[in-house]
Amino acid sequence: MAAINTRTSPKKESTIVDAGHSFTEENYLKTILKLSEQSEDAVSTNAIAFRLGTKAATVTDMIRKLSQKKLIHYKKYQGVRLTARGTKVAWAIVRRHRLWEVFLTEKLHFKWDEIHNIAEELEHINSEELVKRLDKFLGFPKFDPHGDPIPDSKGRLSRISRTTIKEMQIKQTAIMTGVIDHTSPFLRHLEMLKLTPGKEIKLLRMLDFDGSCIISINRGEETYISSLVASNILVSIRNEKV
Amino acid sequence: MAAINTRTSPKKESTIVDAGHSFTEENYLKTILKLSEQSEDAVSTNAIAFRLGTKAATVTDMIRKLSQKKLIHYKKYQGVRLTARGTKVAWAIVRRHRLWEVFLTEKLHFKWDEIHNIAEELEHINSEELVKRLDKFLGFPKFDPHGDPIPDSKGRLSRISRTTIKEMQIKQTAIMTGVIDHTSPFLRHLEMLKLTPGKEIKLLRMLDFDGSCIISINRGEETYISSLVASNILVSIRNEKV
DNA sequence: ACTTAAATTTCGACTTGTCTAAACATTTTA
DNA sequence: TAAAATGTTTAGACAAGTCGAAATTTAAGT
Repeated sequence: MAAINTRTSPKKESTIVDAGHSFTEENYLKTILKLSEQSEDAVSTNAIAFRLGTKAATVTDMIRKLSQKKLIHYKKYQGVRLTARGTKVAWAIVRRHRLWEVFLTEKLHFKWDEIHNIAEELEHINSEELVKRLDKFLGFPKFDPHGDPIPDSKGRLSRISRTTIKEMQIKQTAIMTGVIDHTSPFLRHLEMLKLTPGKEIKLLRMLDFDGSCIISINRGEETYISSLVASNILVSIRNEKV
Repeated sequence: MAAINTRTSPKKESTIVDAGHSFTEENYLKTILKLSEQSEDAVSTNAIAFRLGTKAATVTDMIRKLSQKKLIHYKKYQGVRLTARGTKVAWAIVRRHRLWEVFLTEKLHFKWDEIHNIAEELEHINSEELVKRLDKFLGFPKFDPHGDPIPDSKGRLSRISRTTIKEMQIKQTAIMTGVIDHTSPFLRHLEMLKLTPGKEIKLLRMLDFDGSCIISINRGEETYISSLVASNILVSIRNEKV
């Protein structure tokens, strides 16, 4: 998978503070942010390489560059952490990504599992104004179609308590707020079950021998889901809006 | 103006026939198409270089590449012409550009003169499906906000007869359908005059000594425009919808 | 602690797109 | 039509991002 396309630049123009990172740099930042969220430790070269489908050698080079730009902290062999600035830039990218995902599903009616790749390209479009207007056009959504929170323009997140169906009590009701597994097969499976963020879920029974669950969606008829599925669906017991 | 950003590829996936040209290649094709429309002759290296803000040497290299890919006809020192395939690809890019321009003005309420640069980035997003759905979402528009026709998915154009205000008869009425000059200062000037595609224009008088015109817009009060302005506004005498 | 295993970095090297300077073609024009 | 001007191509070089192989560092195991 070699790099083939080249853009004509981070334009001269525009944003007050932190624009003008290359497509590739942005992808590294985003990846480091994701990886940082999954554990407290510094992010390893290999982990980044794996996520990006590149090689460790390549990552080392880019890491040095990002470090020079003060977007990450880096000591040889010690892995990396985002700086405050790096964090801000990374969240801005995530914000764009999730806003575009909302656009793709709500306005263009793409299915849940088709939007990620397109949003992956759209997120790099480089215009503060565009994002601001898109946000407004979409009605300032707080969560993306997968239930992940959309940071506001300052990078602040709406945090809601989220547990999985596995943690629910029998007869308890909750609102689905997202998924843990974001892969296409899983999303398609949920699509089929009509199990999407915002739906009301009541846990009717949990079977002892394999942990599978019987639930009712939006007060509808009984639906059977495996233990694995149940443990990958995030819900909020309280009444936060999705 | 050096190349800084690199995309991660024309993905493996998707479109039946002609996808997977680099950002840069697409820009060359689009430029060659534009230049081709302005005259019958083959397009010169220098003309391309000027439009793209690069140097002739650079253009020669890219031209060889495009020629190898059979997107253009090329004989040394003779300039280039698009092949049938190249033409198709180029129109597809123009289509995407103009659809995004409609989106930016109609949905995000960008002003006339702000949209070009953003559309310039959006046009390279690489998904047939996205364009198809965007087109539908926008109601299958036939013209962009500047009045330029949007080719359909087969590359067919809505052609309407277009002349300038200078060609109109006194007391004749016409619909504004577009502009010749697409530069920001001119567009802002028209914005100020409330002179945009779709408006009804009646030519009241044309002054002999400098060719300036007095018109009425949408049956409103008299507006004075210079000869230069008049000659850059396209109108359709017949009743085609814009 | 010492040796092996695993992860990381360095070292060329390649590709895309770019540039400058020099060589070469085509036009113009005198 | 030959000389000058203009336009185009070649050649060599460079930045960005990538890779494989070799060297280096850290971590693990006994």
